[in-house]
Amino acid sequence: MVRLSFREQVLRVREDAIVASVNRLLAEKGFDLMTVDEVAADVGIAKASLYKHFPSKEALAAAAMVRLLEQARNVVDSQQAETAFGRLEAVTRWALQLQLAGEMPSLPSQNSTLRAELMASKPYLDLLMEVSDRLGEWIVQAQADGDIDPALPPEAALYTIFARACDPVPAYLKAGGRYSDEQIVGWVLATCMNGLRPRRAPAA
Amino acid sequence: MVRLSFREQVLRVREDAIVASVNRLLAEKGFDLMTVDEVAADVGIAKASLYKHFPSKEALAAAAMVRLLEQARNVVDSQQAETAFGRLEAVTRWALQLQLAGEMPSLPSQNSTLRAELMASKPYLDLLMEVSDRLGEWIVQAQADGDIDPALPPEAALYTIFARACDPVPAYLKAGGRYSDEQIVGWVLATCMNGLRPRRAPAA
DNA sequence: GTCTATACCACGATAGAC
DNA sequence: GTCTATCGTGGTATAGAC
Repeated sequence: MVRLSFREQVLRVREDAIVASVNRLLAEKGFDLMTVDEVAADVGIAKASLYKHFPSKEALAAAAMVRLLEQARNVVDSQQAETAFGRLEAVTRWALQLQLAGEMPSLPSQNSTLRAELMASKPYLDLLMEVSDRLGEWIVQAQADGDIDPALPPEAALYTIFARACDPVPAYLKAGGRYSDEQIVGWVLATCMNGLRPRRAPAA
Repeated sequence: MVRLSFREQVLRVREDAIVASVNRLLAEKGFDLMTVDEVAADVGIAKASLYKHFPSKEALAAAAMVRLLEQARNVVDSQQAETAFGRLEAVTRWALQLQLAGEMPSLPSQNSTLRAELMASKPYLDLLMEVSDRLGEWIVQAQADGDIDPALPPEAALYTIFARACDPVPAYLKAGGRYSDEQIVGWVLATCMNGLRPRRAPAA
């Protein structure tokens, strides 16, 4: 029993290492340009061994997305800001920071075989639903609080926040090299919440 | 002389047809998933013939981007709104409508060979510069007018507007099927300009 | 489960006849 | 310049020994 558990733990650790590599490579090159050979080389095992753990390249990407959503759920669950708007802002900030750190895996939204695999993955869908539901509740609350435009359909606000995860603006600003990560996060967060327009003091 | 000109016109028309096909396929599948065989089939010529007109797949994509930037320059040049902010809004609206119409070519920002080819294309760079300069002037003017947050670096505002061209939010809202294109454009434009927050009346 | 070696195939690009 | 037919590369996935 102990040996079996130990073996399982070793397997688990190795698979974690694989998914971490996939996550990094997905952030760096994207799904299409990431090759399975690269992943195997990065982990330090043979490609055939990789296929013993994950049956396809798509499954690798799906595992990375599940890992990301688990992190997102943890971040969501640990929010303690008083207002719903404040919690939404904090989660968006986390996503932007993750992206600037080069740890946000990015998948092409056009690849249909990849989408099919994701939509067939129950863990992925469950987590996505869980995170979406939680954020959706906050959005409705923030609308009731007068912090989010009530004319906006909640799903539009939800997509707008999700989209910050693959926003190209932070990378472009970072490529310019003139600004710190904190400045970039601040500006992108501000344009997400306040738009391009100048911020006015809230009505009393 | 007349026959030569006629031949050239035929060539020109054919190349326009090729670029139009490329544009549509780039919008539909993206660069990586678009195959040269598809392009040839869509145009109705053999792949070898395609390569007589354009030396590589990257050159095809570059031609599509030049076509897009020419359209963008024309749209920019024809703006007549009184305020700079109004002109920026109109151009952004055009980009969103083009995207919803399935005519916005999308290139992966990670593919380095493609980026290299684009950065080596003088027509592309010249047009990009021209459009960027014009929008940049408007942004600075809008900041002076108090319509855009003066704390925002102009390039951050420029990227934010450019990024609407590849914003995934319109496509997601459209996929839901519950909203008209006009509604979607309105909401995305509103979140771009005003953010998620409710719009307040401008100070007098 | 790990490895080496390889099957298999999609795709970009070309050869060569007309 | 157009075609048919083909090459070469690089990629996913697998066979089979250990």
